[in-house]
Amino acid sequence: MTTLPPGLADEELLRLDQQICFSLNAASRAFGGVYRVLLRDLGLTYPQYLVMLVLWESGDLPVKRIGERLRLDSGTLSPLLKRLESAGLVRRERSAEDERSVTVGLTPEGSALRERAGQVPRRLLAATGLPVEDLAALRELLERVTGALDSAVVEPVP
Amino acid sequence: MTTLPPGLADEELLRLDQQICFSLNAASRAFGGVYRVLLRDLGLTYPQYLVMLVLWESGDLPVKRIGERLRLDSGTLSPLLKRLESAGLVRRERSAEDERSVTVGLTPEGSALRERAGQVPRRLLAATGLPVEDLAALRELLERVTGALDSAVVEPVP
DNA sequence: CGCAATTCAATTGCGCACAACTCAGTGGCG
DNA sequence: CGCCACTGAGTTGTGCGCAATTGAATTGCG
Repeated sequence: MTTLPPGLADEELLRLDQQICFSLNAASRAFGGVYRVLLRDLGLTYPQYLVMLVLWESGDLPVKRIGERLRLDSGTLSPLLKRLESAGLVRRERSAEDERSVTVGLTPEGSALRERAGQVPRRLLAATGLPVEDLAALRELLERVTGALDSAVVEPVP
Repeated sequence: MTTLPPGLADEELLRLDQQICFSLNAASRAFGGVYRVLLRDLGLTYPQYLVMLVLWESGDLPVKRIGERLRLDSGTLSPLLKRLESAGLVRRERSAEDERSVTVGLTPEGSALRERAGQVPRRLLAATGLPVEDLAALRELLERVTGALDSAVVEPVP
């Protein structure tokens, strides 16, 4: 249980809350917009790109593992993977050992796309306009806040 | 135009990109999850809460102004405002001076909801588990990166 | 004045996020 | 062995975000 910092007026707290949620929302969508442009000619959306990153790094994976890495459930992944499959980038096969599990793997086209996608990170980092140290600090703050939010026990406002 | 920092291997840049986009995505959804719980009993989603915040602060506003504040277009706001209207929280009326414009205002129920929503910021800040200075730093980084991303000229990867 | 360009809201279509549910396959336990 | 709880993927329904388009109202310019 986290205690609140004393000495700040309610008004200031309210403002900070609004600023945090506004700015996080805005940043998230600004990133999305840049990724959308970067990925346009690759035929990938941003979430699809995240899935491809995981597959490029780790090879064949069951849907379950992909979901764990990206914090996505089957309700999001199932249709997304079907789109990647019909785009010819990905294979999906029932596992032989466990027929409940579906293994996702790259097609040759999916693997080949990695070359072109190699340009993406460099361009994205350049577009942020921040030095690498600041980006590292940002990442560190985001991870801390995410961990805290995930473990926080939150009650609905009555 | 921002130059890339020298002395970092491509591999490290790639990793940082992945870490940044992973962690921003995760943070955004972690916030969303906490807000979802906090707002459940108020009958508001997180974007609806943002709209209500704007109205609570500024009173009646045309759709256009709300969109400017929240960086949302009519494609998002129109259905959202209709849901707030059918929930009885908001009025929508064509402006008399300019018949193209629709002015959005609070109903008595919408205004009354502000009382209960007053608990939200406090609880959210507590759930982040970060001291206020860190949150301010986070906000500052997010705003800088958003500004840079918005003004960046980005070309699709060929 | 009259026509063209612009503005504002709404609508349509697509993809993602999440909750709730279904259904088949698996594994444990009596 | 047979039953039952659990697991993994998929489906459905709701809401958001964005691009593209529509249609009405307004503005500007010749």
